[in-house]
Amino acid sequence: MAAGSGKSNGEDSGTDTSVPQVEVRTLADLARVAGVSAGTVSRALAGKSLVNTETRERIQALARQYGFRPNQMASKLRSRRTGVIGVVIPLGHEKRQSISDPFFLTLLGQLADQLTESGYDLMLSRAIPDGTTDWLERITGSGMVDGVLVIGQSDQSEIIDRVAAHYRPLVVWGNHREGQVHCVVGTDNEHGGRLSAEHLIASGARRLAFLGDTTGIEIAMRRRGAAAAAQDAGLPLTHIPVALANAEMGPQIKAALAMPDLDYDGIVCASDLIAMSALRVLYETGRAVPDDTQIVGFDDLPLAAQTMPPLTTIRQEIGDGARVMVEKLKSRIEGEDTSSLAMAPTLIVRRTTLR
Amino acid sequence: MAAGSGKSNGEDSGTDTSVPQVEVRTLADLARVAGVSAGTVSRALAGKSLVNTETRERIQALARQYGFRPNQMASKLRSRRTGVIGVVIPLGHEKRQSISDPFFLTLLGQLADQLTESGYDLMLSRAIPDGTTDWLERITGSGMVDGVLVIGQSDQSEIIDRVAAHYRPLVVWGNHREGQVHCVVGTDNEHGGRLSAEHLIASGARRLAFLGDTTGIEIAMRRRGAAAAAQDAGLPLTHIPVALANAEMGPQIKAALAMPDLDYDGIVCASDLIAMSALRVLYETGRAVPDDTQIVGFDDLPLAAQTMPPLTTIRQEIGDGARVMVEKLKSRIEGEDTSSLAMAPTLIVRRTTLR
DNA sequence: TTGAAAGCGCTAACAC
DNA sequence: GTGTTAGCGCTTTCAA
Repeated sequence: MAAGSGKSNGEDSGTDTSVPQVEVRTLADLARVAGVSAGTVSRALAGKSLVNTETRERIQALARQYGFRPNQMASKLRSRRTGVIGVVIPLGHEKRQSISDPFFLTLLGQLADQLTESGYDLMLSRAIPDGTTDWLERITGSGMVDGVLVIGQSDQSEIIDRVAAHYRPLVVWGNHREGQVHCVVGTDNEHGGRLSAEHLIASGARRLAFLGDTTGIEIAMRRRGAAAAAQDAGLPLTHIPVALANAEMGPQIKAALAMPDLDYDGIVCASDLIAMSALRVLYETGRAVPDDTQIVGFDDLPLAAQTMPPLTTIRQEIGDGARVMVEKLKSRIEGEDTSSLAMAPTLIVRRTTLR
Repeated sequence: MAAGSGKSNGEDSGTDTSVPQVEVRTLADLARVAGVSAGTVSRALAGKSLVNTETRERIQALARQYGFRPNQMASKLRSRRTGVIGVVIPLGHEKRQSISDPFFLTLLGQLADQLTESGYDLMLSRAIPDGTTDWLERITGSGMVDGVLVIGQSDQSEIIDRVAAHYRPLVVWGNHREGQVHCVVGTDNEHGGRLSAEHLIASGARRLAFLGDTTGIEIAMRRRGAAAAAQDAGLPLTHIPVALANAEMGPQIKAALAMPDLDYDGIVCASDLIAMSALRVLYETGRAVPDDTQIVGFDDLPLAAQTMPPLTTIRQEIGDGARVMVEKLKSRIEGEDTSSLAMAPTLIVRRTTLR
């Protein structure tokens, strides 16, 4: 409430309820009004115990009355703790693109929840990697954040490693790799890709394709898993590198699949989004799913259950992921060390596969 | 790059390329190394013209070499300008819920792009309104941000108004209403609702329903527009208040629509998400869309074109919206006044309606 | 063109 | 318990 608003403050010790016109913008101002020192006000507002309960309450009431809020910049500067976590989404290989991948957006939402719950604010940065560590160090080195969360390694794994070597409070969503310095939380993408292809094969598919650009390591691993499964079965797997989440995706998928004599009967998709697009293209060209062509997605977005037919997909536990990332980050802020975590993906069988 | 890394810096004036082990964390540190004063370093790094070009370049090179970055908190405190915009999503009536509405998430992504482009950082807050202005004033009054963007008024219009009365740099996404103090950018929801119902009626629907909770004013206006159109045509419009974007949505829609003798032949949906869910329920119960029941969504998310059949919907120009919000906010930060804007929605006819 | 000095508003020792 | 003091690291007059 603004100074002068109707907040009558019943506890006030008998004085006029209207608030005088003094501007209270600083601790010192409030201290003057309260007849104490700035230090006491600071302690009272911070709820520190070393302050007389009565004065504390009086000061807090006064603060409310005048709509006073301590300046965070000053507070943070002095206490060398910002209470802010930086969240970065590297736009990596998909330049000029906006943050549009629904998986990342959902992860972002979950991270916002978790961070809020832990009392942190979230500073969001869109970063366009440029071959140097700069896009990340602009954030880690800014003095603005207590820690940094990176959403998606894309193809920046080495660069992130370089920063992680001297900046500890950093946790990344992505794919763990042997010898990687930075702490990664993510899905076991290779296993996910394998599950996907294995299920298609078990359902009778024999001519497999993988749909999705593999510049980012996460997707590359999904493909690798799928390829391994195909090889184990002595089957081919064609790679069709379509864009992951931008305007080109649709047309590219169309170009790849919209032929009446389509040769694939099993498609491993890099994401649910791609799968949905593929589903649509196949439908338009008169291919029946799953009878002519079977499809498996990746992510298990809420929408995956809503497609027609509902999508068989590989589930990533995104809520758990966010929780773990924030936990690990908090540990790292405390100076502890944390290990990476690859969470097991699960196959969710719906109706775009025969079984 | 960390101090001591391989950055050899060819321009260095003939000294050893290895960087000495002095810690350079502050302007003063760098000033000492450069043999100048802190003030000069500050000016040089800010690219101010009043500094000798040569010294400026020397200092900038040094800064790069030592991986020095000015502490933002200090800078912001001193310059009384944070370069940060707060973005708040009030979780309003859908308590205990996480940020999951894809429309808001997409808007958020667009805002991130626009703000980045304008040189601002974005501080994201999830807010749980509590009947007071507190959830908003915690942000506006924190001294952490130069301005605030609110995504979705929900049912908080009056409370936002109260804050806007004394906090100028505030722009809200939502529905404009007569006499509203705060600056709102959004779609003309009432008109959108009207378009939706009119199209259903023109396509032959006679027993209309509106699907969606109307606690938030945006949705309430959509319904009002639809109701007006129905009334003009002398037709009934039943309101079925289902959740907007959480786990309950699916079951609620199912409960509302999954009856073989369903009486509605035209459904105005509060969002594309609801429409997609409805589509699916109708399909499962054997109702043909659009032949038995016609559906119109709202938002025109990218996914709306991917459903089967593709969704007839009311398009909100979300990219334009974000652009306008940021523009207006910048104006308000400059002290100018800005008026609200209700953008005209457009009907996108696809295949969930008969024409 | 540069240096010196005075804060931005707050917190945390250290006294009393 | 509370006041006093000394900065956190930076920017910006004001002089030189």
